[in-house]
Amino acid sequence: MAYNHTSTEKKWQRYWLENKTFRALDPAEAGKMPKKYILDMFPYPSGSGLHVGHPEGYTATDIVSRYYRNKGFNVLHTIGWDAFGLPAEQYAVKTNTHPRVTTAANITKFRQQIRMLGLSYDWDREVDTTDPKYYKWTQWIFLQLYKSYFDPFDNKAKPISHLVAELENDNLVVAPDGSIHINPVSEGMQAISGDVEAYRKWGSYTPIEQRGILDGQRLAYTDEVPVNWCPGLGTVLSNEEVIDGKSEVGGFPIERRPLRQWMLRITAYADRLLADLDALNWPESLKEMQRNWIGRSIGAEVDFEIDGRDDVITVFTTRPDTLFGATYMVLAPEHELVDQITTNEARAQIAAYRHGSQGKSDRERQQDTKDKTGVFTGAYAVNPLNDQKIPIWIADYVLMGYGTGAIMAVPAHDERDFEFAKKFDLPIKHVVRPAKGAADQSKAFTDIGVSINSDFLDGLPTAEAKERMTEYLEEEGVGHKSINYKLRDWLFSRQRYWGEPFPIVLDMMGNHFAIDEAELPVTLPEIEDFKPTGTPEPPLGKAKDWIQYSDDLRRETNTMPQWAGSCWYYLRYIDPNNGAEMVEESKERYWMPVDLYVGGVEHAVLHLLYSRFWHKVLFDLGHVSTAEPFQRLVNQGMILGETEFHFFESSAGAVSASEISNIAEEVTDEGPKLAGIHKTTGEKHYTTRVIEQLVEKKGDKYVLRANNEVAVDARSFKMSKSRGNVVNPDDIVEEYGADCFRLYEMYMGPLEAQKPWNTRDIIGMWRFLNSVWRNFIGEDEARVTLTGGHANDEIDRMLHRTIKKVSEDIESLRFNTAIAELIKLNNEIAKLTAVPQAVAEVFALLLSPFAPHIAEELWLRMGHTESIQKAHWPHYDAAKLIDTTIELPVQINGRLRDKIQIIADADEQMIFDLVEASAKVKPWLDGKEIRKRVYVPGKMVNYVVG
RNA sequence: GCCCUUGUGGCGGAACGGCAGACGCUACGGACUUAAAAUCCGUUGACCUUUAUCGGUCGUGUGGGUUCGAUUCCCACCAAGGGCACCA
Repeated sequence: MAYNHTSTEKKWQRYWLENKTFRALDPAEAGKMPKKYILDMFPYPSGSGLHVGHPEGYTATDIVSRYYRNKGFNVLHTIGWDAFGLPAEQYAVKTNTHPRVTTAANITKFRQQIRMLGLSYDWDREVDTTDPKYYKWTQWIFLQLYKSYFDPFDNKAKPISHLVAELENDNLVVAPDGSIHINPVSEGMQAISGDVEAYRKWGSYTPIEQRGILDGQRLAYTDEVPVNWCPGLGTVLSNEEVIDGKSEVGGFPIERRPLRQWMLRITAYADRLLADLDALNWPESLKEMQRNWIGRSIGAEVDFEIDGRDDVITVFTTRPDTLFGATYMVLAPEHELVDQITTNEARAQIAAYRHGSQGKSDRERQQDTKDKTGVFTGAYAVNPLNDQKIPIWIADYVLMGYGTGAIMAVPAHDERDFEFAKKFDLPIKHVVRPAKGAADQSKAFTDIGVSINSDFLDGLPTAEAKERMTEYLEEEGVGHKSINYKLRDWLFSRQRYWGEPFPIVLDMMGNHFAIDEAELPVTLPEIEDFKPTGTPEPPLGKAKDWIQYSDDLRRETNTMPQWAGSCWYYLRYIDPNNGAEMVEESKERYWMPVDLYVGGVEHAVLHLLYSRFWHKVLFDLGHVSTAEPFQRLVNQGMILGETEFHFFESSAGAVSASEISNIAEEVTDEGPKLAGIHKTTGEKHYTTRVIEQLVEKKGDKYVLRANNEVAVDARSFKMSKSRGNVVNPDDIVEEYGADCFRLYEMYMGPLEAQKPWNTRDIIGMWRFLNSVWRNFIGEDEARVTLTGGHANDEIDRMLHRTIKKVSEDIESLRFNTAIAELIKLNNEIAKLTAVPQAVAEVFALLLSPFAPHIAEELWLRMGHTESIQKAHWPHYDAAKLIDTTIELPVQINGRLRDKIQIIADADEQMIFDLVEASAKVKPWLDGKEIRKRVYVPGKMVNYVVG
């Protein structure tokens, strides 16, 4: 009987489920077994189900998990659902279905699809972020953040009760702005300038002031921040969800408006998030993305006095060495001093400009970066170095959220300042020259060089000049060294229904209080109507009874963003049913950190940064034992749609792709299309797709078969519904089986590489599996009896080489080459008239991580009664890897001229003698002088002649 | 603009200082078959030479360099993909 994938796969999937074959053992049960924690990125169960990209990473981790189980490891490998989120809620609004209903249906579909792939998850550990038993602990973690502050002296989070104690015993004092400092008296310090008395002891503040001071220190705090408010959707949106001032979904207008929001103080961890990246085994590119996102820059803050006023404007600069070149100053339009310094003459213009920028989103303000705008305030600042007066402007190009919201403009050495100065005819003063050659005066010189026109800095290279200037500023008391980050605190609240409620209540004054941990979870109220209210009041506001917590306390009605649940799910997998703790300590210590984490690169700076942040807070507070959650992380490459061929067309007919520049995808009425600009006419051209058969390769490009003059654009696109190139895994599994699908996905190329799907290629893996079946079972089960005894030497050597290669390849995630090796071995076995049982068993084991269903079936028919997953991974015998004779390539001047057969342990002289006796080599040596003989043991021989 | 990644046959890819193209697909030829499917065998980078073999030349995006030897290491450039983008 030929191999029937459908019945075999169903049978084993049922067996695994019923027997809990992949159950991970708790540490007490595991004894001395070493552990591996192998993690897949948390899927969002969307309505459209799995696409072929999901199983790529899942199959990779599944192979690794199965391999380590066979190697005797206790493996934790499971799955769960990141099930809160906007798509389900949008659908709920549209159809008036409860999001819980659609979410449950989606999870059922995902679970069924994932089981169909034969993935070796421990299904007893499945979690769902929308389950109150799960989000109880999401809320609990939020409370830990709420009840903690960041101690900058120890560089870690501590309970806020510790801060209170330090304030109460006057080790710490509070400045008028609410900032907290070491008591200068207890430190034995005198104030350098200013008054020590400005710092006040804790006891001198009123209880209301004390509350404000503490709330200002929490890791979870509220703040009034300008957000993208979308009245049409009734929610705030992130910058990513806003395109050209309109919502990405529905195209509703966006307003900037300040709203009270929950924020998480991730910026306190910027340094540690940055520093700890170094030790992680992650792709360098991903680490780089996180570094860029954190955006640490070192510079100085410099105080400029305002001419004729008692105020100071502090600017941040990364180039203190260019301070002598500052010819004007720019404040962000919303800077607090603008109103006070603006002169009467300038007032109307300033007001108009500020009004204009207020309505714009951050994105809009950053759109036209070339065309600078701004207005002069009429006021002047004084350069602290030389008392020179420079005009103060306001302009959109300075952002309130970065640095101090004010800059000193050095047009000679900053591109933005240069453009601005050119436009408004402001002076440009050169204070740095290139180390070599002359500067191009038509643009800003932004590189490092040597200081000029800068008094005491003259002649110093930029690095030294920066240091010298910073020292000088500190000596003079007009500035100091400063570090800034691009990273902003995490805006943590959403005006949505389908998210975790905050475990927070508010009094009439708007003061917030933590709900007692014993009262968790705070469950979502049932509400009938999911439509937006049209005001910033979240949908939870409609649950009137739920809101009223007590006579004078009402509940927080915002919900948490989708990222909350996925920040810590890997901890819950360890102890998923624990009702008393987030995770039990001994289990956490046993399993953490995650040994291998595989997922797409799209989570590089959101999920992966957020969860590192939460993990570090939990670490500081003693709830987890490692500083980092994910030791080794690998990004699977995206699987693209099948390669498409397009040529460009104008009214005049086909146009060669080589004539077109700026080729990019464009969304048209007929769906996404490629468009480009004709290099000479400038006319816009759209593409027409052609099938592969109408195209041929000519030189290094494709052309139309019918007209070789027309070059064709060949590329693969991201799979998308609108493009219609999505491949559904269900179809592939039905036709070829899960084993075949898994093999194909792994055989496409390296895991990390981006690669195009090609349905035509699947047949190769299909043939391979059928050949395996024929080799061990036979077309009519004729070969079901395997022979005893040993394999011949050649097969035996090959077998051991394959064990070595497959083992090493799995450990380094090179599945494509491991499969190639299995195919080679199978091709050799196919030539045998009788297959020894020993060979067959090893082959089945080597195949089992990749194609587990067929491997189980083979294993069973070879006479085993237990799952192949319980068997031991084969060892290879190093002695069997060594050939007695080897073939040695012989090169003359680096070119291959002959190959010689020789015993493996031949010495150099024997080899040279043999080479020089070779008839093929002789003509290349005749009449030439042998200058050098190179022998690389076991590899090759090279003669240098001349 | 800045940062990162990737360029190897008709296609996916392998080799990552030592025989370029493993393995799979496609295509072509052959065997089996009444026929088809399936299966099996062979050929499949380009060019030159040859009846064929044998043999030779070129060839890993382009141009340089290091080396006995470079797809691999270094420099510059080009192209594609991704990220960031007025971050002072």
